[in-house]
Amino acid sequence: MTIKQLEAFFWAAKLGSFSLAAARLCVTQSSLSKRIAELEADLGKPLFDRAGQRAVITDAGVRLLEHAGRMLELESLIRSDLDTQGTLRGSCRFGISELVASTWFPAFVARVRREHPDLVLEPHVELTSKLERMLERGELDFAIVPGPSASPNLSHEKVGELEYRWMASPERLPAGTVLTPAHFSEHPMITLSADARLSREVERWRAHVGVAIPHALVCNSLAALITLVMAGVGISTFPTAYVAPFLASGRLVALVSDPPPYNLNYCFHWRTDDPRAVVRVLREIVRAEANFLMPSPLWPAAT
Amino acid sequence: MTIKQLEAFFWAAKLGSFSLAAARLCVTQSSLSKRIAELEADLGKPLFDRAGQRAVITDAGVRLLEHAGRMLELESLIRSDLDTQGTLRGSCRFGISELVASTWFPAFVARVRREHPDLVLEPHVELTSKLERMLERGELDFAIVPGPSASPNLSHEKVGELEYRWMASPERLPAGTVLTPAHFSEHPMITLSADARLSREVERWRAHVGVAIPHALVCNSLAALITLVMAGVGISTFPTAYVAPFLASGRLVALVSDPPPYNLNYCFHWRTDDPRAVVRVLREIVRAEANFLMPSPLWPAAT
DNA sequence: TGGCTTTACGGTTTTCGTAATCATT
DNA sequence: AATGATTACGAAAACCGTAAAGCCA
Repeated sequence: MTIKQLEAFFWAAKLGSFSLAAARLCVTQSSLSKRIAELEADLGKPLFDRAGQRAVITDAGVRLLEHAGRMLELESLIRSDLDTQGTLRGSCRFGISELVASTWFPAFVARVRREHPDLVLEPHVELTSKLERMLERGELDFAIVPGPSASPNLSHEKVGELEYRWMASPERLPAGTVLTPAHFSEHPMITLSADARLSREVERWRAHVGVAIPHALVCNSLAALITLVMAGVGISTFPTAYVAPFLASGRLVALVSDPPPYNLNYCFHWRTDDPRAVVRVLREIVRAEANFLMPSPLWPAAT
Repeated sequence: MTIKQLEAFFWAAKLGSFSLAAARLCVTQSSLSKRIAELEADLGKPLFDRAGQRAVITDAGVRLLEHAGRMLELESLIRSDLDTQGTLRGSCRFGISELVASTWFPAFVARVRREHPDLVLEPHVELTSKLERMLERGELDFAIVPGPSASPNLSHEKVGELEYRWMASPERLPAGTVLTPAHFSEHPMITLSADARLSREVERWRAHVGVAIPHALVCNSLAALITLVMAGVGISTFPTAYVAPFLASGRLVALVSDPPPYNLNYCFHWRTDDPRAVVRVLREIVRAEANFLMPSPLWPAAT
């Protein structure tokens, strides 16, 4: 019995698939299959029932699962306890939204590199729904996206809240305009792709207010969205703090609506069944470091 | 990090010596040394300080030790939980006294073989003090000898008590003779080797009574001792239950002394720091199976 | 010198990935 | 067909034991 075997078994069981487990552990299916076969040979009991296409866990497997989890947790604990003063090693895959990527993310990376120089970060910038799917499939260790998520396998912890307001270019509407249903017919709305959390919130707001909003343009890049709005193509909702430089320079103006659009709660999402210390430690860093109330450091303050 | 590495480290730390740990794990010193070196390389911290002749554990090693113990315990738990319905595997080295070996030991072996067919038993029949030393050095997993032991590293649990009486052959002394100091000058005493627990008890009794007892003959075999006493060579102390057939057939007679010699408490001794399930499980079997109140099954009842 | 540990080296075993095969949907 | 898991096999790496060398009492 080796730790690698138990790890292979654990993730195969948790993810319900040998191939997903293999991907998560960065080995081939073949290798993972053999690790589990060897564990079964060692214990003398089958851990999976290979009757169907998907391997389904046996009773013995269920009994082992809990122990295996504690074993991995313990290994993780050993490393975080000893390993160069609690320094993390290995690699960590995680997902962030574009907004997160362009706000506090550099500070997060800097801090992680300082405190855990041997940890390789592998960020994925995608829309919320895709990141949730990847997390479900075990392809990510955690994700920071607007939440909460509905999945029963995922836990979440709020790390920040952003206030959204309708905005437009000053050529299109004067600052402080009180929006009426008529405005929405007149001014095309620009949103993120339909599977972004942001778009879902816009839709909820629309339904609540009862106006019909024609989707003039859909884009999967928040930066592109802001550019389009500043170019006068249409209206959209942005976090006020995020676009503060543009509001200050007058390239964007905030509009007034009743009710105001919505606030998004950014959450740290992780697999509830993930026993590794890296998830816990990075969650604490995110919690301490979370600061969404800043514009992108890429933007010149005076622009 | 592998379980084997942690196991090597654990026993090296507990036994305070690489060579003893290597012997216990049935590998060469070289191999054990490398396992620990690899673990140190993996964790990035030295676990032992090799300045002196003996490797002495570092602070990091002390921190790891507890975790490693829990890891081995967990591995053991997994095996006992899954492995063919709680069946033990591997091998188990233990020590017993000659008396134990010739009384309930066959029943113990039968039961272990029935309940744990894959467990290889390696009994060592030696005198108490040698078995205690072997247990100290980690060369045994447990020992069943008269106790308790004084070592702080060993735990013990009483599993049986035997009543000893002075005995002789009927040719030498009539049954029921009340022993006086004069008898001890007259009749040579035959005892086990000086490092047997039994001999120590005899010595304590002698000091208490205040008689001088010349050691006529020392032997390291209880069976030989009985033979010698029956042959009329001298007197000795035996458990009454053990030699019941000889008392019944009149080949031995019990003598009376004030105070009576002593009772020996047979105990199951094990290393307090041994986290393996095999020790716990076998202890329970011994507790259930312990029956010293029987003569050796090797002796014809009518002899 | 003698006990204890590490290093060097070879031979065996294990492990891994590619690719092919088998089975199920 | 497409997906998911196992088997075959060659290459690379790990592991173990023997033997030699260091190192402190």
